[in-house]
Amino acid sequence: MTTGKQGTRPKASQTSKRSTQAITVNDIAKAAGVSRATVSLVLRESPLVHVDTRARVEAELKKQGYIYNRSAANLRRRTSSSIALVINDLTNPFFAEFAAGVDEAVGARGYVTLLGNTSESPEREEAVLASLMEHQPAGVILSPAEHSDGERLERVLGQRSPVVVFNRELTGAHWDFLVLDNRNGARMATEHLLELGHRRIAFFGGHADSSSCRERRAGYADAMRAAKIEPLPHWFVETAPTRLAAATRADALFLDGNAANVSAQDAPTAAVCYNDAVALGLMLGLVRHGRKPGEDFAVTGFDDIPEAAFAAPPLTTLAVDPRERGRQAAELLLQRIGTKEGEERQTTAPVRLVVRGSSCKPKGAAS
Amino acid sequence: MTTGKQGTRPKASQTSKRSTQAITVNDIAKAAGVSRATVSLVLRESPLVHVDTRARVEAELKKQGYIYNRSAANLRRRTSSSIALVINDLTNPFFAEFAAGVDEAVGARGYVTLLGNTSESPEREEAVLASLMEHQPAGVILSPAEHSDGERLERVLGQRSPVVVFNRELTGAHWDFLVLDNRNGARMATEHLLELGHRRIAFFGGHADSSSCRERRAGYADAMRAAKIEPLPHWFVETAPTRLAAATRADALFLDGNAANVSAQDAPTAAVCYNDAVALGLMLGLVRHGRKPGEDFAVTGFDDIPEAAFAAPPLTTLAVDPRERGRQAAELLLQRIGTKEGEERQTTAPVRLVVRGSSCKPKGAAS
DNA sequence: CTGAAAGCGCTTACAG
DNA sequence: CTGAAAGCGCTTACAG
Repeated sequence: MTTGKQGTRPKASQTSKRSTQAITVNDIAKAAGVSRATVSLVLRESPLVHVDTRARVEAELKKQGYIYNRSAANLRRRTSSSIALVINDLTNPFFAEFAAGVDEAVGARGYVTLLGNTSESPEREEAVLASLMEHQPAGVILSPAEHSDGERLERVLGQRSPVVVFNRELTGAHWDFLVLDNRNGARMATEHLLELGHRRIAFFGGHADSSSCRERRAGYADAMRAAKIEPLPHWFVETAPTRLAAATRADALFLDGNAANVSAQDAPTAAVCYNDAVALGLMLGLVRHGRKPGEDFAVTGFDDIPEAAFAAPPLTTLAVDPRERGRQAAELLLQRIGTKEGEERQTTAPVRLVVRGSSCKPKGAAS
Repeated sequence: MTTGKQGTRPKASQTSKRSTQAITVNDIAKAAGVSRATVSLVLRESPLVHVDTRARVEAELKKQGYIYNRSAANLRRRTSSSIALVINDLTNPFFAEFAAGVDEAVGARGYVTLLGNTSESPEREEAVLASLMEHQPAGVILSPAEHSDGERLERVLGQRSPVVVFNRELTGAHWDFLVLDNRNGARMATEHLLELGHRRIAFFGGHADSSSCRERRAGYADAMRAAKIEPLPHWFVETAPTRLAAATRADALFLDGNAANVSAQDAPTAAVCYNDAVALGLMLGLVRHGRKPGEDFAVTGFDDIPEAAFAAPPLTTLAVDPRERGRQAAELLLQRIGTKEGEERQTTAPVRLVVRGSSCKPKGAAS
């Protein structure tokens, strides 16, 4: 075996030389006294090779610590054994759970996950996708950053790979879409508060221009309309979808357009919140304003993040099971990889109302 | 260009055919009227090619939507542009932040992250690593599952790849190791409580056989020894490192070996907790037992998870900046990939005490 | 400055 | 059942 001299200058490159010369099928073939073809057949568990030969080869594989070069095999076979997973915010437990679910499901089917985190930046998103595509993934699971441009992304991906988009609508692109049942979820939360006796229910938090916030507001509106209640303008409060933003905006629920306190009969007694982070923030804000969430003001969230159950009071919310969503996204993608072509599909994942202490009856309601 | 017929049966395999025929350097070369070599030089931004030729080739690349096949290039050049990241629990925000930091840093250097999540299972860990190694990563960052077997893992990895181990010691393996300064952190927390006037300080939570718990206990012991205080046996309480486990074990602090209540002068007035999850759980448990954390019992945590600042009372803890640790692990690995060989190194990352409301003075102490 | 040729590690008809 | 040969998409000395 000739070892090529290293004639290249160590120019600054983004890639690295592999450690030492790796063991190849050639080495195994020579040592076992067979051809490379035979070794390959053994590796791929073909029944064509004689049991003794197989044993000899396998012994040699073990002995030399052979590591299969799946990239080379993929190149030759024109296949891929990876999927690209691009996440807008891996730091958010919701998406981390989702990622774990994806990795679990694709791993079980023999694929490896190529990870990219975009930190909600559309620019990084494009760069990350372009970089991942060069590694020839069999498909892509994309949880888009806010304000992503679907058309540009479609150009980056070259519509060669199957793609499943998760969670946020991506206008301009024509890909499969897995989304939570935001509308029904918010409707259920609102109905729950109505059944407890609330009439003045606010919708608190989120950016109204995001697709998920729009859907949740629509579900809230569905329930209010069915109850023949016309929401007042100041019952809608927009915030960044974070705890901190929500905490500082709590007072907006009790102020009218002129920043004057609203009368007691106009002040909401409950709020359907955009998500759990916002709901937890609102509860903090309420406490600062002398109101007790779960006693004199009812709150619901969305997501059922781990903290929801441990909050004081525990948060009534909608469980979405992000890990299962990850598995589901993986299944949808693998299915699409298997069949190719066909219309793009939208899949709506169910959510489940979890009632806890934060959704109290209105003060003075009959029990 | 001849298109090979697809003569293969669609046998159930773990890999998938790529969508359609991809555009290759060959296609570009033909269309631009140059050789493949020239296209390759353009792609690699060689100064050797004439500016006009370059322009022609680049126009063609854009036009056909060429996607570089980095796997093929890596095969030919015997390089790698991926690193494997194996995480014991991606669902834990601490590790999710770490993963985001790794991805950010390796991405900035032109590498892609191959992700594997082991869910704390040593079996999955071996399987995941074996699978990732077949994709020829330039190196591995491993946050080991509990009870991992370093020697077995070393065999799986074939000591070809550089490895950086994070967070948990891996006995039997000879790899670089990045670890938090657990001992100093716990010492600082303990000293802080001592300065507030506490004398009877417990160490609460964690499995004493884990390396991080051992180190934290040692730091606690350092501070107590320096203060000439001999901890009582029931001041050590072991729990699983979760909130729930901690909440249910809170009473153990106030019971002696015979499960009888300890006398008031033996009961601890403060606890250094193994981590934040445990500290938050303990606070819940204390409330149930009629004690008010942050008023008549002081608590400290470890990690500074996002909830710590929002707890009631806010949790005094040690900030470890997991995202920065991720970047650091990536830098260590890339450095090792660059230099090869040499002794294994241990790097200890600093931690920072963050004082919040949960660490109160002991009841009745002079202010 | 450009092209022809060899080769990275694998797989796969095709002969024997 | 096994081996020789071609080729996946790239890169890289080596000639010209």
